[in-house]
Amino acid sequence: MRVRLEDVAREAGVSPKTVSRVLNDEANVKDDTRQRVLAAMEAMDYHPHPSARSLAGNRSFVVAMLYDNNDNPTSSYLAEIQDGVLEACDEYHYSMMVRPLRMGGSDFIQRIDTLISRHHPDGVVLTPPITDYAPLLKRLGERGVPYASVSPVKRRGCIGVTMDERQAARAMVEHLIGLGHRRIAHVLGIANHGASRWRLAGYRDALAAAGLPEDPELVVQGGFTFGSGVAAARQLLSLGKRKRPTAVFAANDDMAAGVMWVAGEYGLKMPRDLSVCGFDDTPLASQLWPALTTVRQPSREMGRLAALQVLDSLRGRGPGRLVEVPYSLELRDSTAAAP
Amino acid sequence: MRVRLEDVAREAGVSPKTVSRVLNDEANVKDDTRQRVLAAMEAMDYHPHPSARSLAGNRSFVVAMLYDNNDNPTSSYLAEIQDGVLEACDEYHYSMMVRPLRMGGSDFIQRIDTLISRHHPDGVVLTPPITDYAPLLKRLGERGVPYASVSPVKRRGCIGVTMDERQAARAMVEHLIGLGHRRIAHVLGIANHGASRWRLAGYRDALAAAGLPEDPELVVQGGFTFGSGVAAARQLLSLGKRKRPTAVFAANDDMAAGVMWVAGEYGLKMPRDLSVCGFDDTPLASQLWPALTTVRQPSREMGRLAALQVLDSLRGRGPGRLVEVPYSLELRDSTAAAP
DNA sequence: TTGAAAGCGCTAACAT
DNA sequence: ATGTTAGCGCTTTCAA
Repeated sequence: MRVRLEDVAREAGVSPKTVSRVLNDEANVKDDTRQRVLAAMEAMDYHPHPSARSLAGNRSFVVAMLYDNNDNPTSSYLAEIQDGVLEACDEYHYSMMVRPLRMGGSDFIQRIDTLISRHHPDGVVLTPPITDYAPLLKRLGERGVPYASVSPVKRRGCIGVTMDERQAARAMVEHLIGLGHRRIAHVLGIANHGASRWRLAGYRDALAAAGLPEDPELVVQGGFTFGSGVAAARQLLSLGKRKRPTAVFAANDDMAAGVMWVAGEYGLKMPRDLSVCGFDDTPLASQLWPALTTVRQPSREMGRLAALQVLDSLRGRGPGRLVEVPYSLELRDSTAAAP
Repeated sequence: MRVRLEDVAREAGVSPKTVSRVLNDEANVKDDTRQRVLAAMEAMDYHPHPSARSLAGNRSFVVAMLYDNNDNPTSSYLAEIQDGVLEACDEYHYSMMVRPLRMGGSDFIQRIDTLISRHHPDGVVLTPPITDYAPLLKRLGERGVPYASVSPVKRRGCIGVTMDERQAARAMVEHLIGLGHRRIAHVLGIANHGASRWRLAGYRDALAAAGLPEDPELVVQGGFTFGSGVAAARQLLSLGKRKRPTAVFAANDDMAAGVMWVAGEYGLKMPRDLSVCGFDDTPLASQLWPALTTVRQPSREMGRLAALQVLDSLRGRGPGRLVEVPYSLELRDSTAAAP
């Protein structure tokens, strides 16, 4: 038979309401009483019934993680964020719900409405690139659902987590410059993703700070996939020995792998003939040979922190903030002194 | 204000219980009445309160998807399965919960118990490689939670989805044999995963059927990662021109990519000098250059079908079955006639 | 085929 | 600091 709150109350010699208070970390419970109740819960292996709590308390104890499955980032990136969100939810005894959304789909708003009507999430976590999709934010606002974003582009009045990607990209490129590289190429990500813009901006910052000119031929379009890295690299390496870059900074690891692939085809040894670096530090980066120099983005932690922001705001622990996590440069074997 | 079942009942001119019957697809409702009720629901944009249903009906409307995050498969594989499970849950108006589990962890059982006590999933979907983890199956049985498996190893009395991986692997290798290859290598996956065993068995079947001897030097250990494919390929290609394979069948796409990588280092052009093929048809396969010949595994559909098996069994639509989905060979550009 | 009453396990509002 | 009462929105049981 199921142990109910009432049973715990009887065991601890208090009223049900007091047990409820303890359960919800409310004030106005003598510490002594609280301990007795907690002990009784423990002893009886009590687990509150989530539906009963939800029904009576008018909240769902659900956090929904929304992501784009149209042109989404690497699945390992989303998987890590998801893990982090889940971890935070577990800490707070919330459950997590995941929802793929097709940005720009005609049924977009309706799908959000269905999600809200059907599951009543207490809060939402938004992941790139839908962190700035206006119709979404608008609808969430209208329906009064608080949300936190992972790496939002517009940061004003926004809660969630960011990393200084621009600064990280700059540091990465400065590393290359420090190794003596002068012709440094950049492979762009998908056009209007925040990540693409920041990484390009950081690339430019570094060049400018070093007084190096930006050569438009060295900045080529990519699309965050391995295949797009391959295409970009062909473009770069076919420039001819003089104009060819000695280093390539790709906007993510998958594209960097594509670049390395093509370098091999051209008979270039890395890092001797060509330095390559990426961004994100996905599992692939450390598997490649030579191991890829990249920027580590703590995706899992970012997911966790974003979720904690909504959860804290739900529990009235302040309005929630926009926290910044540090990047780190993973200097591995794919970058070396310029030839 | 929220529209409740009672409101719908009033609107349709019936009792709440009748609306409840319609909601739950129960018998004993005149078709005419049913239509009236459905119309009222539609008109009022009624959404039943999941917690109220769950509390009163003593079921959670939750399906939990369990996966291993210790030595798990490629994240894109799990992500696809997850999408499929979610799709099935949506169809049945269930919600999906995801739970990473660390196979062999000391707190394994406790984590399952916590999941069950806290969320009361009505059903569970198991993904490789935890589909056959005995302590898990035992505990689920004890707690009376029905489950379905994706690609379980032991199939007796099991419900879920399978694909004939052995036959698929055999067909893949027969394709190579048909191209004139005689020295065909195989890169193994993680030792005791079902996938590794089936794919090896299929490889052997094909060799045996063609009367080709199995050369132990051509079967090398891998671990499903790109990096392990790289290591395996070095071992194979350093065998010397005579003993070296002319084709490599890797147990998954990531390892195949690693093999292709090393082939480039050895100055081998694919598919002219070396044919390479993989298994799974992950996004990477079609991005590689040359595009990878591989076995397509309909992971998303498999997730969906597995979830449907549990869901159907929950709704009393029979006991649930073990369904088999077809594989298909994706013949692309990485395989060609033997040199 | 339909309905009335009771109650699932918890919390809100209001006592004390 | 703690208790009492009345529901939350649905399904169950039983009756009609």
